Amino acid sequence: MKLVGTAFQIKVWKEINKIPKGRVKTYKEIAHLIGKPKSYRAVANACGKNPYLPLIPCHRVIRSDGYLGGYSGYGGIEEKRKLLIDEGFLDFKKDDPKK
DNA sequence: CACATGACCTAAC
DNA sequence: TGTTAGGCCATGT
Repeated sequence: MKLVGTAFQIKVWKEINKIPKGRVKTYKEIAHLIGKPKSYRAVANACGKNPYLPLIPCHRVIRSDGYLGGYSGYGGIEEKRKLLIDEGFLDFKKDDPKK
């Protein structure tokens, strides 16, 4: 496959693509993996600008607080939540990490 | 080139 | 414990 975009986005998307099923990673973790721990903001941006939505599991990327954050897909954040639940990561239908 | 935006994070209040 | 304010980075206009 051929990813088209900035070098930064390519790194981010590749890292996200490495995330196994049933596992999630935080934006900060991704930023740290690409060597720019301070670029978590840009990482989230790259995910939002990600044109390979069905190709890259960007729905497996959540916030460090435990909240899902958001989703640029069709169903929006709800679809993301649904996907995570389907993968067995979330057992509850709310975005409450304490629960 | 300067300003504005966003699926964020941390520290304070 | 919940909310607010400031900071940080890559992109787009």
